[in-house]
Amino acid sequence: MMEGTSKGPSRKSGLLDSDVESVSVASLVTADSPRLAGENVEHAYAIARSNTAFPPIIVHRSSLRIIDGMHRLRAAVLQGRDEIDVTFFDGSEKDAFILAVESNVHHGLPLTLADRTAAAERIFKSHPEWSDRAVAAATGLAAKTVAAIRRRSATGEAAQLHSRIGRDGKVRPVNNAEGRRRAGILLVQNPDASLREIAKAAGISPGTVRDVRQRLRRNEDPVPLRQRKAELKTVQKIRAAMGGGPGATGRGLDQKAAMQALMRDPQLRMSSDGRLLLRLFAVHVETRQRQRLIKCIPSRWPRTVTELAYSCAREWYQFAKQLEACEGGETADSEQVLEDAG
DNA sequence: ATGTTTCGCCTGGGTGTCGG
DNA sequence: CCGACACCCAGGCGAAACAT
Repeated sequence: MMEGTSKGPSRKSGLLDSDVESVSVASLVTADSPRLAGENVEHAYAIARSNTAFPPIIVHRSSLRIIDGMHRLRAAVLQGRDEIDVTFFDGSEKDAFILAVESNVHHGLPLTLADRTAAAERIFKSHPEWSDRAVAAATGLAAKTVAAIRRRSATGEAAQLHSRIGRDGKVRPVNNAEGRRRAGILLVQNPDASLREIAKAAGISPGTVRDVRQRLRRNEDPVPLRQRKAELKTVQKIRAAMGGGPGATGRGLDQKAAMQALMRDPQLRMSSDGRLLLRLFAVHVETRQRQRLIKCIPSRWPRTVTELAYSCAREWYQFAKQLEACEGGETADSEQVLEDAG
């Protein structure tokens, strides 16, 4: 995903050649500007009229495309000059565009909000791994505005990335719940393993493993409440986007989503009774199988199967009532998550 | 080698201000 | 009125430094 691009959200290191060269104005390509409305002619005239020497423009070496300095180029033409001072940029087309945005944000005629928003959307496609703050720093938008644009335009690759690269070049997960659950299972299976061993196997940092271990010791969920809320919100957004398809049951519980959440809990997965509970629920969740099951029942058994089904239903009802009566901390906690996310 | 602490950064939520 | 923005805060992260 990152071929031909810089490793982190900064293009400052070693990409800009500091040597200034004089280049023929006619050889330069004027395309792919971050300005949606093109350059401002009045601004170019203003530069041309001011008799001060302007700094070199930045040009993408391989394509001779102007990255920064369209107005200065226009001013040079207005002044009747054939050549202009240029600093070449050696990098990918994608990075060249970002440099163009950064340059226009930080000096000269500022980009409009529409320009910057369009630039952010383009960066999401070319550099989906960048953090909101990194994109914000490049486009001159606020990080929260960038996050909002990302949510609006989240499609394909950008929506699937689970981690982002910050301005410090470090990779951080957007939601590390899966890594925490993996670590939780590994900690139960290998109680003597070091934090670093668990961290390596689970794909998270030792610091996070340490936090998971402390949570398990306190009998807490390895995933913090906030992350669980975020997961539930995501599930609900998907359900909303699907318009309430199979599995979405209106006001009722989304059985599949609830089942997936239960199956991710190491406490349930690591105990035999927990696994039994998951298996019992699992056979009920796939409602599309119901018609197939009805069809497979031999004609001599319908009455017996019906009675058996009612009997099981009564058992489950009693089970639910009994569970409801036990107002334990964990149960209340989970319900609070569901309520808050709703 | 391992566990712990520290640091700088991240996201997301809340609140108030400002300008189109 | 709404969107963008600037703050502030909480909770979380990876990486490095430090202590044992």
